[in-house]
Amino acid sequence: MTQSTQDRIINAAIELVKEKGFVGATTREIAKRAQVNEVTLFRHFGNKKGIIEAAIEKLSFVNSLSVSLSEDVVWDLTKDLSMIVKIYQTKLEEKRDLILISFKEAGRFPELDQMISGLPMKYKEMIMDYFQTMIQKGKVPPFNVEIAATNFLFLNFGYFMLKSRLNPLAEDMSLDKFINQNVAQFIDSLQGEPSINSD
Amino acid sequence: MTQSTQDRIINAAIELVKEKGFVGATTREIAKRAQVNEVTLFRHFGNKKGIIEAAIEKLSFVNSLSVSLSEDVVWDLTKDLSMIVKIYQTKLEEKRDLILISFKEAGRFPELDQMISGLPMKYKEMIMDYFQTMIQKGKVPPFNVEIAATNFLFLNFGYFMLKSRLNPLAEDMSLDKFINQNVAQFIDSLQGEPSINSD
DNA sequence: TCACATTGTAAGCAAATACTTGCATTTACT
DNA sequence: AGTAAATGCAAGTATTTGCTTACAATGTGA
Repeated sequence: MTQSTQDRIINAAIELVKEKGFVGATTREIAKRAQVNEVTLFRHFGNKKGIIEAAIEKLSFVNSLSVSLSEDVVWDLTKDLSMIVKIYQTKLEEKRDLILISFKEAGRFPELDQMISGLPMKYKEMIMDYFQTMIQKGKVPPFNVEIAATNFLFLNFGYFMLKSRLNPLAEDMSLDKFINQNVAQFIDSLQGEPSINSD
Repeated sequence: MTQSTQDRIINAAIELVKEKGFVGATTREIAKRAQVNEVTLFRHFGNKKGIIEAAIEKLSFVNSLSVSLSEDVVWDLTKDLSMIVKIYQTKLEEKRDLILISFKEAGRFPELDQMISGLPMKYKEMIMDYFQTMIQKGKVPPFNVEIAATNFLFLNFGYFMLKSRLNPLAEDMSLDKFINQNVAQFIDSLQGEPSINSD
């Protein structure tokens, strides 16, 4: 199925802004990449900024990043955290372009900044809630849930960032490997069990 | 002591490129912020790109990021890792502007890209060496050093990135707190001991 | 077929930008 | 004092950029 004119423009704009920054991405080049005449951009979105703002609105409403905790949780540390990481990282991946743009253009799109900067906090709070409940259920020995949730957040965010920006390292940074190795080690540390095998 | 003309120009350029990107930072504004006539930029650095390239060369030679492992290591897990994190994060902080620029302007300054992208790998390898030796010395039970080093890297990098870019969260993200809480929890997980206290 | 919406074409404009040139002024050093 | 280097000043140029206007071509649904 063919993309609408608006969608082609939005996608081309996102690509170019990601590559060259907002100022570096010219309307002529956006139009060329979208295979559209330059005036069409302005007819649809008013001005250059309007294109990116439309992209932000579109991508932020399509899928919010709140992981549905109540459903799908089976109160098994490994199963649950693996699932949560998978969902979270997948959704981050979908939003990767916008996240990278928000890093590049910090301050230019306040709405985007707000949206992006809220993500880690929400994630941390959700994880804290989950840990708290697991402790109450007696599934894990008690621990400081805030510190653990912060570490879990750093782990996830560090993985995402290094994977997104430092491709040389990314050769063997698949999501599955991350979950089965790195997340697994973190999980072990919460259970007070001996660490992962040495081979 | 007063800065030299070159230094004022370089610092102003770094500030502005960090704020507005390379294309968005105009030579007029750089000159104004450096309290220097615009022509002086070109007389010293040839063209706009030359300013940033000079900044890269200057800041990358002043202090390389290789942590001196052989010295200062006392083969105590907590003391050593705390020291390493402190040194590493402090040096990252010194280079923060360049790191953020390399994120903003990925591809524009290959030399910078190369320098930045090499940091995590070096860090990981150094940590792996340290873990390996600690195991050989019998100071810690054996574990998979690669996974542990990767997690340690993610922890450090995630902390740095979230602290650098998401200020709202940064209120209570001091380096000391990070070391005493988050790094401490990681250390505990390697020693096979019960996790941190719940209060 | 007719009306209307969408897109293309051509031309251009006002502003900004990187960079240059020629010359005056200041600063530093002997 | 005098010389040379560093910096300022004024003016300008060629190009690019965001955006506009006027009009023709194409498609689409009644």
